[in-house]
Amino acid sequence: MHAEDARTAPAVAGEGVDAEDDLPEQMRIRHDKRERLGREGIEPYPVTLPVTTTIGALREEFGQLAADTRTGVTSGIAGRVIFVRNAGKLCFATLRSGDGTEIQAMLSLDQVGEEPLAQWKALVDIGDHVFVEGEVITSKRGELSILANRWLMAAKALRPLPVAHKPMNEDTRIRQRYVDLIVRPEARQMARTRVAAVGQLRRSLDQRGYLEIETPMLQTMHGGATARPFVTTSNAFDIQLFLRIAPELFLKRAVVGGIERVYEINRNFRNEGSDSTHSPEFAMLEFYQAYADYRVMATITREIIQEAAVAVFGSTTVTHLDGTMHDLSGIWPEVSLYGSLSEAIGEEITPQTARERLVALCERADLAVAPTWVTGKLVEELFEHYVIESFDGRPVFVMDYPVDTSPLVRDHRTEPGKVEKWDLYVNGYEQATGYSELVDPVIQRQRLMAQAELGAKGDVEAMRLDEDFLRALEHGMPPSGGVGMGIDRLLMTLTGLGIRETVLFPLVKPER
RNA sequence: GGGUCGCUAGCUCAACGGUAGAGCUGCGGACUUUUAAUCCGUAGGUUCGGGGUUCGAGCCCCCGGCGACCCA
Repeated sequence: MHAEDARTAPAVAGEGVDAEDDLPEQMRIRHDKRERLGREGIEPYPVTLPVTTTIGALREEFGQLAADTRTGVTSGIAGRVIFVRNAGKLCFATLRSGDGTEIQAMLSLDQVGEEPLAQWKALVDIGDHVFVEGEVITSKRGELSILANRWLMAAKALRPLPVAHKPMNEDTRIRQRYVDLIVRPEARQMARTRVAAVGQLRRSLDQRGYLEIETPMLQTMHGGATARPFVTTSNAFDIQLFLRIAPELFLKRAVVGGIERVYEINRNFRNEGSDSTHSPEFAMLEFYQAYADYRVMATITREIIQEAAVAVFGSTTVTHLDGTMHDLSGIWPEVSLYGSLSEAIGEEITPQTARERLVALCERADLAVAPTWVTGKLVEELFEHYVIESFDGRPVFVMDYPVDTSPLVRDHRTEPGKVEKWDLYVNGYEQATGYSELVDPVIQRQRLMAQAELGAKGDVEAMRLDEDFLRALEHGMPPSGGVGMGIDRLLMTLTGLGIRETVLFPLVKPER
Protein backbone atom coordinates (compact mmCIF):
# COMPACT_ATOMS: atom_id res chain seq x y z
CA MET A 1 0.00 0.00 0.00
CA HIS A 2 2.84 2.34 0.80
CA ALA A 3 4.66 1.47 -2.38
CA GLU A 4 1.43 2.14 -4.21
CA ASP A 5 1.26 5.65 -2.72
CA ALA A 6 4.83 6.38 -3.64
CA ARG A 7 4.27 5.33 -7.20
CA THR A 8 1.07 7.28 -7.78
CA ALA A 9 1.78 10.39 -5.70
CA PRO A 10 3.29 13.39 -7.52
CA ALA A 11 7.05 13.42 -7.04
CA VAL A 12 7.16 16.83 -5.36
CA ALA A 13 4.34 16.22 -2.94
CA GLY A 14 5.71 12.85 -1.93
CA GLU A 15 9.26 14.00 -1.42
CA GLY A 16 9.15 15.06 2.24
CA VAL A 17 7.21 12.01 3.27
CA ASP A 18 9.57 9.70 1.40
CA ALA A 19 12.60 11.29 3.04
CA GLU A 20 11.02 10.67 6.42
CA ASP A 21 10.13 7.12 5.47
CA ASP A 22 13.71 6.44 4.37
CA LEU A 23 15.02 7.07 7.86
CA PRO A 24 16.06 4.09 9.93
CA GLU A 25 13.21 2.93 12.11
CA GLN A 26 14.70 4.24 15.33
CA MET A 27 15.19 7.73 13.94
CA ARG A 28 11.71 7.78 12.47
CA ILE A 29 10.32 6.99 15.89
CA ARG A 30 12.31 9.77 17.50
CA HIS A 31 11.08 12.23 14.88
CA ASP A 32 7.56 11.12 15.71
CA LYS A 33 8.21 11.69 19.40
CA ARG A 34 9.51 15.18 18.65
CA GLU A 35 6.26 15.93 16.82
CA ARG A 36 4.20 14.50 19.62
CA LEU A 37 6.02 16.57 22.24
CA GLY A 38 5.02 19.69 20.36
CA ARG A 39 1.42 18.52 20.00
CA GLU A 40 1.18 17.82 23.72
CA GLY A 41 2.54 21.22 24.68
CA ILE A 42 6.02 20.07 25.66
CA GLU A 43 8.59 22.20 23.83
CA PRO A 44 11.18 19.76 22.38
CA TYR A 45 13.86 22.48 22.23
CA PRO A 46 13.06 25.16 24.81
CA VAL A 47 15.15 28.30 24.81
CA THR A 48 15.66 28.24 28.56
CA LEU A 49 14.95 26.04 31.56
CA PRO A 50 14.51 26.84 35.26
CA VAL A 51 17.77 25.18 36.23
CA THR A 52 18.78 25.98 39.81
CA THR A 53 22.01 24.04 40.21
CA THR A 54 24.32 21.54 38.56
CA ILE A 55 24.58 17.80 38.97
CA GLY A 56 28.17 18.24 40.10
CA ALA A 57 27.16 20.72 42.80
CA LEU A 58 24.49 18.35 44.12
CA ARG A 59 26.99 15.48 44.12
CA GLU A 60 29.39 17.61 46.08
CA GLU A 61 26.82 18.78 48.63
CA PHE A 62 24.83 15.57 49.06
CA GLY A 63 27.20 12.86 47.85
CA GLN A 64 27.63 11.34 51.28
CA LEU A 65 23.98 10.98 52.32
CA ALA A 66 22.85 7.69 53.81
CA ALA A 67 20.36 5.56 51.90
CA ASP A 68 16.68 6.51 51.96
CA THR A 69 17.23 10.10 53.08
CA ARG A 70 14.98 13.05 52.28
CA THR A 71 16.69 16.45 52.33
CA GLY A 72 13.69 18.74 51.95
CA VAL A 73 15.77 20.62 49.35
CA THR A 74 14.16 21.23 45.96
CA SER A 75 16.43 21.60 42.94
CA GLY A 76 16.04 21.85 39.20
CA ILE A 77 18.75 20.17 37.15
CA ALA A 78 19.35 19.33 33.52
CA GLY A 79 21.34 16.47 32.06
CA ARG A 80 21.55 13.92 29.30
CA VAL A 81 19.65 10.69 29.82
CA ILE A 82 22.15 7.85 29.64
CA PHE A 83 20.21 4.98 31.23
CA VAL A 84 16.51 4.41 31.67
CA ARG A 85 14.82 1.98 34.01
CA ASN A 86 11.08 2.30 33.77
CA ALA A 87 8.69 0.37 35.99
CA GLY A 88 4.91 0.71 35.98
CA LYS A 89 4.45 3.56 38.41
CA LEU A 90 8.07 4.47 39.15
CA CYS A 91 10.72 5.41 36.62
CA PHE A 92 14.46 5.84 37.04
CA ALA A 93 16.85 7.54 34.69
CA THR A 94 20.53 8.31 35.03
CA LEU A 95 21.30 11.88 33.98
CA ARG A 96 24.80 12.98 33.14
CA SER A 97 26.19 16.47 32.72
CA GLY A 98 29.00 17.47 30.42
CA ASP A 99 31.63 17.19 33.13
CA GLY A 100 30.75 13.52 33.59
CA THR A 101 28.94 13.86 36.91
CA GLU A 102 25.76 11.84 37.18
CA ILE A 103 22.60 11.82 39.22
CA GLN A 104 19.50 9.67 39.19
CA ALA A 105 16.10 11.07 38.35
CA MET A 106 13.11 9.34 39.94
CA LEU A 107 9.60 9.90 38.62
CA SER A 108 6.84 8.36 40.69
CA LEU A 109 3.15 8.31 39.89
CA ASP A 110 2.15 9.95 43.16
CA GLN A 111 4.70 12.77 42.89
CA VAL A 112 4.60 13.67 39.21
CA GLY A 113 1.04 12.66 38.22
CA GLU A 114 -0.43 10.25 35.73
CA GLU A 115 -0.11 12.16 32.45
CA PRO A 116 3.44 13.50 32.96
CA LEU A 117 4.59 10.01 33.92
CA ALA A 118 2.98 8.48 30.84
CA GLN A 119 4.56 11.17 28.68
CA TRP A 120 7.96 10.56 30.26
CA LYS A 121 7.73 6.88 29.49
CA ALA A 122 6.51 7.44 25.98
CA LEU A 123 8.62 10.41 24.88
CA VAL A 124 11.96 10.34 26.68
CA ASP A 125 14.77 8.32 25.12
CA ILE A 126 18.35 7.62 26.00
CA GLY A 127 20.35 10.53 24.63
CA ASP A 128 17.74 13.23 25.31
CA HIS A 129 18.58 16.22 27.46
CA VAL A 130 15.92 16.62 30.13
CA PHE A 131 15.15 18.95 32.98
CA VAL A 132 13.92 17.50 36.27
CA GLU A 133 12.74 19.47 39.28
CA GLY A 134 12.10 17.93 42.66
CA GLU A 135 13.39 17.01 46.08
CA VAL A 136 16.96 15.83 46.51
CA ILE A 137 16.78 12.40 48.12
CA THR A 138 18.63 9.11 48.21
CA SER A 139 16.91 5.94 47.06
CA LYS A 140 16.57 2.79 49.13
CA ARG A 141 19.76 1.57 47.47
CA GLY A 142 21.53 4.82 48.43
CA GLU A 143 21.62 6.41 45.01
CA LEU A 144 21.56 10.21 45.06
CA SER A 145 18.39 11.19 43.22
CA ILE A 146 15.99 13.94 42.33
CA LEU A 147 12.44 12.84 43.11
CA ALA A 148 10.67 14.75 40.38
CA ASN A 149 7.59 16.82 40.86
CA ARG A 150 7.83 17.83 37.21
CA TRP A 151 10.00 17.26 34.14
CA LEU A 152 10.64 19.12 30.90
CA MET A 153 12.38 18.20 27.70
CA ALA A 154 15.62 20.17 27.34
CA ALA A 155 16.60 18.89 23.89
CA LYS A 156 15.17 15.89 22.07
CA ALA A 157 17.82 13.65 20.48
CA LEU A 158 16.80 12.35 17.06
CA ARG A 159 19.60 9.83 16.77
CA PRO A 160 20.10 6.83 19.05
CA LEU A 161 23.36 6.61 20.97
CA PRO A 162 25.62 3.63 20.40
CA VAL A 163 25.49 0.89 23.01
CA ALA A 164 27.37 2.29 25.98
CA HIS A 165 29.13 -0.91 26.94
CA LYS A 166 30.79 -1.96 23.70
CA PRO A 167 33.65 0.15 22.37
CA MET A 168 32.76 2.03 19.23
CA ASN A 169 34.66 1.51 16.01
CA GLU A 170 37.79 3.68 16.14
CA ASP A 171 37.08 5.41 12.87
CA THR A 172 33.57 6.35 13.96
CA ARG A 173 34.93 7.62 17.26
CA ILE A 174 37.17 10.05 15.39
CA ARG A 175 34.67 11.06 12.72
CA GLN A 176 31.86 11.55 15.23
CA ARG A 177 33.81 12.81 18.20
CA TYR A 178 30.64 14.34 19.63
CA VAL A 179 29.32 10.81 20.09
CA ASP A 180 32.66 9.62 21.44
CA LEU A 181 32.60 12.43 23.99
CA ILE A 182 29.10 11.47 25.06
CA VAL A 183 29.75 7.78 25.56
CA ARG A 184 33.41 7.45 26.46
CA PRO A 185 34.86 8.96 29.64
CA GLU A 186 38.41 8.67 28.27
CA ALA A 187 37.49 10.96 25.40
CA ARG A 188 36.16 13.59 27.78
CA GLN A 189 39.24 13.13 29.95
CA MET A 190 41.58 13.70 27.02
CA ALA A 191 40.04 17.10 26.32
CA ARG A 192 40.71 18.08 29.92
CA THR A 193 44.18 16.53 30.06
CA ARG A 194 45.12 18.58 27.07
CA VAL A 195 44.00 21.78 28.73
CA ALA A 196 45.88 20.88 31.89
CA ALA A 197 49.10 20.19 30.00
CA VAL A 198 48.95 23.22 27.70
CA GLY A 199 47.93 25.50 30.55
CA GLN A 200 50.94 24.34 32.53
CA LEU A 201 53.26 24.89 29.56
CA ARG A 202 52.07 28.48 29.44
CA ARG A 203 52.54 28.95 33.19
CA SER A 204 55.99 27.33 33.06
CA LEU A 205 57.13 29.68 30.32
CA ASP A 206 55.42 32.71 31.84
CA GLN A 207 57.23 32.01 35.12
CA ARG A 208 60.52 32.00 33.23
CA GLY A 209 59.86 35.46 31.87
CA TYR A 210 58.60 34.47 28.43
CA LEU A 211 56.09 36.54 26.49
CA GLU A 212 53.44 34.72 24.46
CA ILE A 213 52.80 36.23 21.05
CA GLU A 214 50.88 35.27 17.94
CA THR A 215 52.55 35.31 14.54
CA PRO A 216 51.03 34.89 11.08
CA MET A 217 49.39 31.66 10.04
CA LEU A 218 48.91 33.04 6.53
CA GLN A 219 52.35 33.74 5.15
CA THR A 220 53.49 35.15 1.84
CA MET A 221 56.52 32.90 2.04
CA HIS A 222 56.77 29.64 3.95
CA GLY A 223 59.83 28.89 6.02
CA GLY A 224 61.19 27.73 9.33
CA ALA A 225 61.03 24.04 8.51
CA THR A 226 61.51 21.66 5.63
CA ALA A 227 58.01 20.64 4.70
CA ARG A 228 55.52 21.00 1.89
CA PRO A 229 53.03 23.80 2.58
CA PHE A 230 49.33 24.17 1.85
CA VAL A 231 48.82 26.87 -0.74
CA THR A 232 45.94 29.30 -0.80
CA THR A 233 45.04 32.65 -2.34
CA SER A 234 44.21 36.12 -1.11
CA ASN A 235 41.49 37.45 -3.38
CA ALA A 236 41.87 41.00 -2.13
CA PHE A 237 45.65 41.13 -2.54
CA ASP A 238 45.64 38.84 -5.56
CA ILE A 239 48.64 36.92 -4.24
CA GLN A 240 49.48 33.37 -3.36
CA LEU A 241 49.63 32.63 0.37
CA PHE A 242 50.89 29.69 2.37
CA LEU A 243 49.53 28.22 5.57
CA ARG A 244 52.51 28.31 7.84
CA ILE A 245 54.65 25.22 8.34
CA ALA A 246 56.40 26.85 11.35
CA PRO A 247 56.38 30.17 13.20
CA GLU A 248 60.17 30.21 13.57
CA LEU A 249 61.12 33.06 11.28
CA PHE A 250 58.58 35.42 12.85
CA LEU A 251 59.51 34.53 16.41
CA LYS A 252 63.12 35.30 15.53
CA ARG A 253 62.04 38.65 14.13
CA ALA A 254 60.48 39.25 17.54
CA VAL A 255 63.77 38.39 19.25
CA VAL A 256 65.56 40.82 16.95
CA GLY A 257 63.03 43.42 18.02
CA GLY A 258 63.88 42.87 21.66
CA ILE A 259 61.34 40.34 22.87
CA GLU A 260 64.16 38.28 24.24
CA ARG A 261 62.09 35.49 25.73
CA VAL A 262 59.21 34.69 23.42
CA TYR A 263 56.92 31.79 22.68
CA GLU A 264 53.90 30.81 20.65
CA ILE A 265 51.48 27.92 20.94
CA ASN A 266 49.53 27.51 17.75
CA ARG A 267 48.83 25.36 14.74
CA ASN A 268 51.20 24.44 11.92
CA PHE A 269 50.07 22.95 8.62
CA ARG A 270 52.11 20.53 6.56
CA ASN A 271 50.81 19.14 3.32
CA GLU A 272 51.60 15.53 4.12
CA GLY A 273 49.82 12.33 5.02
CA SER A 274 48.89 11.23 8.48
CA ASP A 275 49.67 8.22 10.62
CA SER A 276 49.75 7.48 14.34
CA THR A 277 52.36 10.21 14.95
CA HIS A 278 51.66 12.70 12.13
CA SER A 279 48.76 15.00 11.39
CA PRO A 280 48.54 17.57 8.57
CA GLU A 281 47.64 20.22 11.11
CA PHE A 282 49.26 20.00 14.50
CA ALA A 283 49.75 22.20 17.51
CA MET A 284 53.26 23.38 18.19
CA LEU A 285 55.05 25.26 20.91
CA GLU A 286 58.08 27.25 19.85
CA PHE A 287 60.10 29.28 22.33
CA TYR A 288 63.23 31.37 21.98
CA GLN A 289 65.54 32.80 24.60
CA ALA A 290 68.29 35.34 24.01
CA TYR A 291 71.68 34.60 25.55
CA ALA A 292 70.88 30.91 25.81
CA ASP A 293 72.30 28.01 23.80
CA TYR A 294 70.93 24.62 22.90
CA ARG A 295 71.99 23.02 26.17
CA VAL A 296 70.13 25.63 28.20
CA MET A 297 67.11 25.04 25.97
CA ALA A 298 67.34 21.27 26.50
CA THR A 299 67.18 21.79 30.24
CA ILE A 300 64.16 24.10 29.99
CA THR A 301 62.45 21.65 27.64
CA ARG A 302 62.94 18.79 30.08
CA GLU A 303 61.72 20.90 32.97
CA ILE A 304 58.55 22.12 31.29
CA ILE A 305 57.64 18.61 30.14
CA GLN A 306 58.16 17.36 33.67
CA GLU A 307 56.07 20.22 35.01
CA ALA A 308 53.31 19.36 32.53
CA ALA A 309 53.43 15.73 33.72
CA VAL A 310 53.08 16.89 37.32
CA ALA A 311 50.17 19.16 36.36
CA VAL A 312 48.34 16.22 34.81
CA PHE A 313 49.34 13.31 37.06
CA GLY A 314 50.70 14.98 40.17
CA SER A 315 53.99 13.22 39.48
CA THR A 316 56.74 12.92 36.89
CA THR A 317 55.70 9.29 36.60
CA VAL A 318 52.98 9.32 33.97
CA THR A 319 50.34 6.61 33.71
CA HIS A 320 49.25 5.74 30.20
CA LEU A 321 45.70 4.74 29.48
CA ASP A 322 46.79 1.11 29.15
CA GLY A 323 47.94 1.29 32.76
CA THR A 324 51.69 1.27 32.10
CA MET A 325 53.78 3.72 34.10
CA HIS A 326 56.57 5.79 32.55
CA ASP A 327 59.14 7.63 34.59
CA LEU A 328 59.97 11.05 33.18
CA SER A 329 61.89 12.19 36.28
CA GLY A 330 65.48 13.24 36.64
CA ILE A 331 68.02 14.19 33.99
CA TRP A 332 67.47 12.59 30.58
CA PRO A 333 70.39 10.94 28.81
CA GLU A 334 72.16 12.51 25.84
CA VAL A 335 73.63 10.55 22.97
CA SER A 336 75.61 11.83 20.03
CA LEU A 337 73.91 11.36 16.66
CA TYR A 338 77.10 10.40 14.82
CA GLY A 339 78.59 8.54 17.79
CA SER A 340 75.54 6.37 18.46
CA LEU A 341 75.13 5.59 14.75
CA SER A 342 78.80 4.68 14.39
CA GLU A 343 78.52 2.37 17.36
CA ALA A 344 75.31 0.77 16.09
CA ILE A 345 76.72 -0.15 12.67
CA GLY A 346 80.30 -0.76 13.80
CA GLU A 347 81.81 1.80 11.48
CA GLU A 348 82.92 5.37 12.02
CA ILE A 349 80.42 7.77 10.48
CA THR A 350 81.24 11.49 10.42
CA PRO A 351 80.00 14.53 8.51
CA GLN A 352 82.90 13.84 6.17
CA THR A 353 81.84 10.29 5.30
CA ALA A 354 81.42 10.02 1.54
CA ARG A 355 77.92 10.08 0.12
CA GLU A 356 78.48 6.84 -1.81
CA ARG A 357 79.33 5.04 1.41
CA LEU A 358 76.16 6.32 3.11
CA VAL A 359 74.03 5.31 0.14
CA ALA A 360 75.55 1.83 0.29
CA LEU A 361 74.76 1.60 4.00
CA CYS A 362 71.17 2.70 3.37
CA GLU A 363 70.77 0.09 0.67
CA ARG A 364 72.19 -2.56 2.97
CA ALA A 365 69.51 -1.57 5.47
CA ASP A 366 66.83 -1.70 2.77
CA LEU A 367 66.16 2.02 3.11
CA ALA A 368 64.73 3.74 0.07
CA VAL A 369 67.03 6.60 -0.95
CA ALA A 370 66.03 9.58 -3.04
CA PRO A 371 68.75 10.79 -5.42
CA THR A 372 68.37 14.35 -4.14
CA TRP A 373 69.16 13.47 -0.53
CA VAL A 374 72.17 15.21 0.96
CA THR A 375 74.59 13.32 3.21
CA GLY A 376 73.01 14.65 6.38
CA LYS A 377 69.63 13.30 5.32
CA LEU A 378 71.17 9.88 4.70
CA VAL A 379 72.80 9.93 8.13
CA GLU A 380 69.49 10.84 9.78
CA GLU A 381 67.72 8.02 7.96
CA LEU A 382 70.36 5.54 9.08
CA PHE A 383 70.13 6.87 12.61
CA GLU A 384 66.37 6.43 12.74
CA HIS A 385 66.71 2.92 11.38
CA TYR A 386 69.52 1.68 13.58
CA VAL A 387 69.48 3.62 16.83
CA ILE A 388 66.05 4.84 17.92
CA GLU A 389 64.69 1.47 18.98
CA SER A 390 67.56 1.11 21.43
CA PHE A 391 66.13 4.06 23.40
CA ASP A 392 63.33 1.73 24.45
CA GLY A 393 60.80 4.57 24.54
CA ARG A 394 62.60 6.53 27.23
CA PRO A 395 63.32 10.23 26.64
CA VAL A 396 66.73 10.79 25.06
CA PHE A 397 68.35 13.93 23.70
CA VAL A 398 70.13 13.19 20.42
CA MET A 399 72.89 15.75 20.05
CA ASP A 400 74.63 17.50 17.14
CA TYR A 401 73.07 17.16 13.71
CA PRO A 402 74.44 17.49 10.16
CA VAL A 403 74.74 21.05 8.90
CA ASP A 404 73.20 20.37 5.49
CA THR A 405 69.78 19.42 6.93
CA SER A 406 69.65 22.24 9.45
CA PRO A 407 69.84 25.56 7.60
CA LEU A 408 68.66 27.66 10.54
CA VAL A 409 71.11 26.30 13.13
CA ARG A 410 74.47 27.67 14.20
CA ASP A 411 77.61 25.68 13.35
CA HIS A 412 78.87 23.51 16.18
CA ARG A 413 81.43 25.46 18.20
CA THR A 414 84.03 22.66 17.98
CA GLU A 415 82.86 19.99 15.50
CA PRO A 416 83.07 20.83 11.79
CA GLY A 417 80.15 19.73 9.64
CA LYS A 418 77.79 19.61 12.58
CA VAL A 419 75.37 22.10 14.07
CA GLU A 420 74.27 22.71 17.65
CA LYS A 421 70.93 20.98 17.39
CA TRP A 422 69.28 18.27 19.43
CA ASP A 423 66.19 16.16 18.92
CA LEU A 424 64.33 14.84 21.93
CA TYR A 425 62.99 11.36 21.25
CA VAL A 426 60.25 9.77 23.36
CA ASN A 427 58.51 6.48 22.53
CA GLY A 428 60.32 6.41 19.20
CA TYR A 429 59.04 9.74 17.90
CA GLU A 430 60.49 13.21 17.83
CA GLN A 431 59.00 15.10 20.75
CA ALA A 432 60.95 18.34 20.42
CA THR A 433 63.96 19.88 18.72
CA GLY A 434 66.28 22.60 19.98
CA TYR A 435 68.97 24.77 18.46
CA SER A 436 71.64 27.24 19.13
CA GLU A 437 70.13 29.57 16.59
CA LEU A 438 72.05 30.78 13.58
CA VAL A 439 72.17 34.56 13.92
CA ASP A 440 74.98 35.48 11.47
CA PRO A 441 73.05 37.08 8.59
CA VAL A 442 75.78 36.37 6.04
CA ILE A 443 75.96 32.66 6.78
CA GLN A 444 72.16 32.52 7.03
CA ARG A 445 71.92 34.01 3.55
CA GLN A 446 74.32 31.39 2.20
CA ARG A 447 72.31 28.61 3.79
CA LEU A 448 69.02 29.90 2.40
CA MET A 449 70.62 30.36 -1.03
CA ALA A 450 71.56 26.68 -0.93
CA GLN A 451 67.96 25.84 0.01
CA ALA A 452 66.70 27.96 -2.88
CA GLU A 453 68.91 25.94 -5.22
CA LEU A 454 67.35 22.73 -3.94
CA GLY A 455 63.95 24.30 -4.47
CA ALA A 456 64.89 25.22 -8.02
CA LYS A 457 65.80 21.58 -8.58
CA GLY A 458 62.28 20.61 -7.58
CA ASP A 459 62.56 19.94 -3.84
CA VAL A 460 59.08 20.98 -2.72
CA GLU A 461 60.15 20.92 0.93
CA ALA A 462 63.09 23.30 0.53
CA MET A 463 63.01 26.66 2.34
CA ARG A 464 62.58 29.91 0.48
CA LEU A 465 64.94 32.85 0.50
CA ASP A 466 63.10 35.19 2.85
CA GLU A 467 64.67 38.60 2.30
CA ASP A 468 62.66 40.26 5.03
CA PHE A 469 63.86 37.66 7.55
CA LEU A 470 67.45 38.26 6.46
CA ARG A 471 66.95 42.01 6.74
CA ALA A 472 65.78 41.45 10.33
CA LEU A 473 68.89 39.39 11.10
CA GLU A 474 71.04 42.12 9.58
CA HIS A 475 69.78 44.39 12.34
CA GLY A 476 71.46 42.06 14.82
CA MET A 477 69.89 39.11 16.64
CA PRO A 478 71.39 38.28 20.01
CA PRO A 479 72.82 34.78 20.45
CA SER A 480 69.78 32.68 21.21
CA GLY A 481 68.48 29.23 21.83
CA GLY A 482 65.22 28.01 20.35
CA VAL A 483 62.93 25.00 20.74
CA GLY A 484 60.03 23.55 18.81
CA MET A 485 57.83 21.07 20.63
CA GLY A 486 54.82 19.15 19.35
CA ILE A 487 51.83 19.70 21.62
CA ASP A 488 49.90 16.72 20.27
CA ARG A 489 52.97 14.60 20.76
CA LEU A 490 53.37 15.86 24.31
CA LEU A 491 49.86 14.57 24.94
CA MET A 492 50.90 11.28 23.34
CA THR A 493 53.89 11.16 25.67
CA LEU A 494 51.64 11.79 28.66
CA THR A 495 48.78 9.46 27.71
CA GLY A 496 50.34 6.83 25.44
CA LEU A 497 47.63 7.41 22.81
CA GLY A 498 47.96 7.99 19.06
CA ILE A 499 47.90 11.52 17.69
CA ARG A 500 44.34 11.12 16.41
CA GLU A 501 43.13 10.51 19.95
CA THR A 502 44.92 13.57 21.34
CA VAL A 503 43.31 15.86 18.76
CA LEU A 504 39.60 16.37 19.26
CA PHE A 505 38.71 16.71 15.58
CA PRO A 506 41.57 15.44 13.40
CA LEU A 507 41.41 15.74 9.64
CA VAL A 508 39.84 12.63 8.11
CA LYS A 509 38.90 11.89 4.55
CA PRO A 510 35.25 12.64 3.83
CA GLU A 511 32.86 9.71 4.00
CA ARG A 512 31.72 10.47 0.41
C1' G B 1 54.52 3.86 -2.00
C1' G B 2 54.14 -1.92 -0.99
C1' G B 3 51.71 -6.03 1.64
C1' U B 4 47.90 -8.11 4.88
C1' C B 5 43.17 -7.65 7.05
C1' G B 6 38.42 -5.33 7.62
C1' C B 7 33.54 -2.76 6.02
C1' U B 8 26.64 -7.04 7.39
C1' A B 9 20.32 -4.03 11.59
C1' G B 10 20.89 2.25 15.46
C1' C B 11 25.64 -0.12 18.20
C1' U B 12 28.91 -4.58 18.82
C1' C B 13 29.38 -8.90 16.08
C1' A B 14 27.78 -14.07 13.60
C1' A B 15 26.51 -16.62 9.01
C1' C B 16 30.16 -24.17 4.21
C1' G B 17 28.60 -20.63 -2.51
C1' G B 18 22.07 -22.54 -0.88
C1' U B 19 15.71 -18.97 3.34
C1' A B 20 21.10 -13.07 6.25
C1' G B 21 21.13 -14.28 12.47
C1' A B 22 22.41 -13.00 17.92
C1' G B 23 23.10 -9.58 22.10
C1' C B 24 22.12 -4.71 23.35
C1' U B 25 19.04 -0.74 21.40
C1' G B 26 13.83 0.13 19.47
C1' C B 27 8.48 -0.93 19.54
C1' G B 28 3.93 -3.27 22.41
C1' G B 29 2.65 -5.28 27.28
C1' A B 30 3.56 -6.27 32.96
C1' C B 31 5.98 -4.14 37.14
C1' U B 32 6.44 1.98 43.00
C1' U B 33 13.32 1.38 44.74
C1' U B 34 15.85 0.27 39.85
C1' U B 35 21.67 0.52 38.79
C1' A B 36 23.80 -2.21 31.48
C1' A B 37 16.69 -3.41 35.89
C1' U B 38 13.75 -7.91 35.03
C1' C B 39 9.87 -10.87 32.47
C1' C B 40 6.59 -11.81 27.97
C1' G B 41 5.82 -10.52 22.91
C1' U B 42 7.67 -8.13 18.46
C1' A B 43 9.89 -5.14 14.56
C1' G B 44 14.23 -3.82 12.18
C1' G B 45 18.78 -5.25 6.21
C1' U B 46 20.77 -1.17 -0.78
C1' U B 47 25.57 -7.13 3.49
C1' C B 48 30.63 0.05 1.46
C1' G B 49 29.82 1.24 -4.28
C1' G B 50 30.16 -0.74 -9.39
C1' G B 51 30.98 -4.75 -12.71
C1' G B 52 31.77 -10.17 -13.46
C1' U B 53 31.56 -15.79 -12.63
C1' U B 54 27.47 -19.09 -11.15
C1' C B 55 21.17 -22.34 -11.49
C1' G B 56 22.26 -19.37 -7.08
C1' A B 57 27.08 -14.45 -4.25
C1' G B 58 27.46 -11.32 2.30
C1' C B 59 31.01 -15.27 0.82
C1' C B 60 34.57 -16.35 -5.41
C1' C B 61 37.04 -12.78 -9.37
C1' C B 62 38.00 -7.54 -11.19
C1' C B 63 37.70 -2.10 -10.46
C1' G B 64 36.81 1.72 -6.99
C1' G B 65 35.89 4.06 -1.80
C1' C B 66 37.02 4.30 3.45
C1' G B 67 39.73 2.37 7.52
C1' A B 68 43.26 -0.66 10.63
C1' C B 69 47.90 -3.13 11.08
C1' C B 70 52.76 -4.32 9.26
C1' C B 71 56.82 -2.96 6.00
C1' A B 72 59.84 0.69 3.68
